[in-house]
Amino acid sequence: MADAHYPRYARHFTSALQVAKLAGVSRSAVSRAFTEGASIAPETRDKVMQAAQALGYHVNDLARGLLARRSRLVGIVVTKPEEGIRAQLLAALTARLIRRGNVPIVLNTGLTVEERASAQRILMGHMAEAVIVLSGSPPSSFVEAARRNGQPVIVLGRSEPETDHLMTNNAAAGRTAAALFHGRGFTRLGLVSSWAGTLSLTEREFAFQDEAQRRGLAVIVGRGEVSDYESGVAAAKALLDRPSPPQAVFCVNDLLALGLIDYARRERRLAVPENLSVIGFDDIPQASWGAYRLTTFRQDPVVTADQVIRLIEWRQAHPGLPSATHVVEAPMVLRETAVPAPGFCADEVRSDLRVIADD
Amino acid sequence: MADAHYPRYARHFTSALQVAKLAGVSRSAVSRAFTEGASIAPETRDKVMQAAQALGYHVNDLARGLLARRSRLVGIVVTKPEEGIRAQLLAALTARLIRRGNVPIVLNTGLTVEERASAQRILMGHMAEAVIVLSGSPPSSFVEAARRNGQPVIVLGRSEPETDHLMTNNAAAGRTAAALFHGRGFTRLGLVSSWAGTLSLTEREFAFQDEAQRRGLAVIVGRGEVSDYESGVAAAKALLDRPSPPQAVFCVNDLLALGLIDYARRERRLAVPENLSVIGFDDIPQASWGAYRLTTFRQDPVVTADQVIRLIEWRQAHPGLPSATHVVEAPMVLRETAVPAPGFCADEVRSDLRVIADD
DNA sequence: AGCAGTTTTGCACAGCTGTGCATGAAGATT
DNA sequence: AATCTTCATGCACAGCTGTGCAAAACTGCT
Repeated sequence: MADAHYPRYARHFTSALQVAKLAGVSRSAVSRAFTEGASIAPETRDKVMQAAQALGYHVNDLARGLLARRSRLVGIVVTKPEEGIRAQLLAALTARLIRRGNVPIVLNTGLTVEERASAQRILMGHMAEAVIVLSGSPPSSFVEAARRNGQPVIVLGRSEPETDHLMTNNAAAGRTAAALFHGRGFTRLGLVSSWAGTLSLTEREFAFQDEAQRRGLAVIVGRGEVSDYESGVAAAKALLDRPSPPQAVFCVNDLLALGLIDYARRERRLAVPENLSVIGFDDIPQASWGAYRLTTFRQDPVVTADQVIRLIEWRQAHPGLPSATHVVEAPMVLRETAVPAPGFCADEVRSDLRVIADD
Repeated sequence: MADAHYPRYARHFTSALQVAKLAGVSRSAVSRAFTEGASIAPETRDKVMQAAQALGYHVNDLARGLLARRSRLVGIVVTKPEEGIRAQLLAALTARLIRRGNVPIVLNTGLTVEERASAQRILMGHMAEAVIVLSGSPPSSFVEAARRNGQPVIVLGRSEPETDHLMTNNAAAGRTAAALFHGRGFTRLGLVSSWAGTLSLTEREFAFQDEAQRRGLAVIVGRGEVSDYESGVAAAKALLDRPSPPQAVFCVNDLLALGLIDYARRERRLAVPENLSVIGFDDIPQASWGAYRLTTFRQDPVVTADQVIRLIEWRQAHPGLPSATHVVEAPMVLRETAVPAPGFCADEVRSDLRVIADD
């Protein structure tokens, strides 16, 4: 060997057979040495462990999973995982899955059918034990195939047929926002949403509009292309550059709200909340930053992740039952961009809505 | 371990044998039907595909990988993946890996030795083809074991012995920041960093201090516990609540800078940049938001991800070569929180530093 | 029909592990 | 000392795939 100075990268993973040969035992003994509670003499186990240590051996979980029919892999399908609440959700889910002994596969795909289909093939091919869809809709062929192979499919914030869902109580939030504005005496309300009509966003939008109408309030709608910060800026432009702009705006998520606030302050010289009240949704970290102090509704990523795990376990235990929907409450977080009038009581909207005073 | 409580599969994945039986062919024919360019009659392939469709069959990539000794899995070890530039990096890496035909495993671990060791076991056990360490240091045992098994280990922003690194040109950025402040005539500079002395942060810190000293400028240092927004607020408190606060502050990353700005504006009623100039590092999305318009140094996640892939491919092709380091430039992004004096020329600091005028 | 050449197919093995079963050895009991 | 227990060990099989090799089937031609 000429390359004595720098250790070479090996070409193959070391297998149990090599360990067995070095330790002078059978391959079964190696397997048993690495199996909790297997019948093996302590000194044999020591010999095996020593040989394994010397060769850098690790049990091949792929082969183990192949045998046990438990790959321990869990797929997470997500688009733009760096953005807004999805970053929080992804972090919470991966942390939770690892603690549970699972191995999270993150499939960062676009929204096209081809990319979705490709994600499907990967998850099927790797025998993923469950699939969590954070954004976008899984193709129906995917759902069908997953069901046939016993893979639970958990969809967040959507309502696909034949899958288990996790939804947030969007309607309660939308109604509470409208009620808060009404209690303040605002008559010209604004609503910022996106053209991409995700169910979650639509629910918030619809509930807000409905409650406003019920209370006899006008609502002006501004839409961004998607639901990120730049869309918030664009929607703000459409909303605030008109003759009689709204006094208070509900944005269907925080990123839109932050874009709106920045446009209002920077381009329109509007003070928030003195000249414009704003409410968002999600409670992403930036919402609590000093520049914003945004009143919003908290979607707790840890709670959501826990619920997802519960849904997966429930589905694995009961493969035959019809699809279920869990609903997570989103309590209001009161900060400075919108403060209720003294007499405001959230109970008039929905009794179980908690209100959190931040800080 | 906790394996005992883990629910088992309710159903079996359909295997090639079942498809073969239904199609009335041998199992090999099924395998060939799914292998590009294999010798099989078109009508046989059709029969197989039809049966596969009917049963919802997908090739088991675990078994395939076991045979080919190529799992296609790539591990990404990261702490707090939802925060700052890491969210961007993670998104870029997963997208890039998937496009390349790899399957990214995201190991969201804490920084304790046990969690790191657990991540190591998972990646070893799943025969990951490469390991990308985004944050924290891999235990040396991990690096050694990975090499022995032929897994390239790519570390970002650290310098671990015997591993391949990807570094940003931190020194150039630190020096440019000091030069920009000097050109403005500031004499009392500030530096915000964290107690956790990551190499990247330390390099920026050291270069800034060094260049400031070379130019005869005083530097006051404020530190947060870690390097997030709250730490920026805490460091700002320590820095600005003193008798003669600094006129211009370089923060070793954007989150710290944004925390500092919000504290300065909100608690100290300081205008930025009129009363306080600020420069950050990373160019996270929030840095360009209207509330901040932060001057910073761009760490392009896509470029970084591409370089990581190149390093992996290079290492796989040349297992014997000594460890390598790639350096990515971080061009300055000029926004409003710090603008250079008219005569300022970045070339005096480092010739290849590009300056980007944002918007 | 008979033969050569080509294509297709099935067998068997490799890749790596966990585990039931039978065997052998060691220890315990009478 | 002989028998019974207990325990550790190795064999062989299962789990699912890709592929070399030889046999079979098919095509074309005389």
